[in-house]
Amino acid sequence: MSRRRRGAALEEAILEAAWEELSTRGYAATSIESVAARAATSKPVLYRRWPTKAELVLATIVREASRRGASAADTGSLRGDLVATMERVRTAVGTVGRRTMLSLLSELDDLGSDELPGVLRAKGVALVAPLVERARERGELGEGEVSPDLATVPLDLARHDLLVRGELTDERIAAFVDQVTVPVWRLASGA
Amino acid sequence: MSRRRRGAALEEAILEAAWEELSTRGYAATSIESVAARAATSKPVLYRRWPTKAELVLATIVREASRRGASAADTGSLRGDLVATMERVRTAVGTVGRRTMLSLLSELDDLGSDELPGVLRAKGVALVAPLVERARERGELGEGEVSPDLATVPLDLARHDLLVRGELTDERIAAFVDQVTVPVWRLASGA
DNA sequence: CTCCATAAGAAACGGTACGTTTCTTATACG
DNA sequence: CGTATAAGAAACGTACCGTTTCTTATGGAG
Repeated sequence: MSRRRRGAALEEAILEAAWEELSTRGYAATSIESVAARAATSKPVLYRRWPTKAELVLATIVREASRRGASAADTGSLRGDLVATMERVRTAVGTVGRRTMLSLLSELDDLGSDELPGVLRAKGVALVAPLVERARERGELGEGEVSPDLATVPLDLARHDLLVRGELTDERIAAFVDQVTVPVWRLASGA
Repeated sequence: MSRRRRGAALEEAILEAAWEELSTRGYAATSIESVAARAATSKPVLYRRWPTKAELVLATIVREASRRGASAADTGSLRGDLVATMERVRTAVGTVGRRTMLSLLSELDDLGSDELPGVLRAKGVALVAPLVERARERGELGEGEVSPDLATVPLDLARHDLLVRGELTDERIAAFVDQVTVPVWRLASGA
């Protein structure tokens, strides 16, 4: 009678259930027990895979992120690309939820894992690198290197607003693009 | 026999106990019950004052912050002032604890309070304003205004590193000061 | 097709902290 | 001295934790 799932299929179902819980009821209300219930399985099945709620949720959002597209479109100008990228970060954090991001950062830190910072950095560099390249080809930047520290400045500022302030306004995006990132990158690249 | 404290004296004792708990055992291990025990009082006494752990902890660190000095010393140069200020932020976050900051941000957000972002912004502006003023007097900046959005950029970058990355290295501070903040402020102020 | 190692799933455990209620009793103030 | 006010003690049910035990479905090996 009772179809009993195993392995990858079961794991998929659990992560799907976890995403449902997360996006409809939020991080705080998401518990190992509620996910197990929604996935129609039992707690030990989850504990055999993820030791804590934080790691389950991390796996869930990494999966969710990887099933969405990664790169930002070419808008034709460095300014446009930067604005679009920051808006994209805003949407991404909005989808995952500020509360979820903050909780994950703190709980994973407790567990001694710096996986999330690593993922964010990698995603950030991947997001911004093609954009710098395109700008260089257009002649909007010089030929010099833009160091990683400087390349991720716009994303760092976006994340700061979204996590600490709780919002990233269009005005702040404009200021960060026009008055910070573009001049800083031009200067650094020798334009 | 049993000296029974009331009002302000009792409240002081509770906040002191909460700070002890926080700084010695961390945010996660700090509970309403553990604070009550350390303060040698009972739970209802705490609940009558603060509805949640997050609000108790917020009150605790606001009190702690206000008993410490606020402004940064004049180092004689804009660069020096900026480096000193970012190091100060690093120390402050280190004292309170990354985990505590992150948890507070997320839990207070859940409660619909944006008091903490407000406090951080106010503290930030107060920290950075005299520094801009001194630089202008030295002639390191132009006469134009540096908007609040731009003024807090170095603090925002510092906070991002401390909260998201988990550390703020001297190298990052140097990059943020020399390659971001100083050029951006000079440009904005018309220097 | 059968057997069997593997893992799913159900149930129950003790534990911790939550937030609340009830009641007694100390204390400050009039 | 009397009384309103708030402290403090104890106990409550609830939620979820993380774990253990045991049964049973399943898929792969032979």
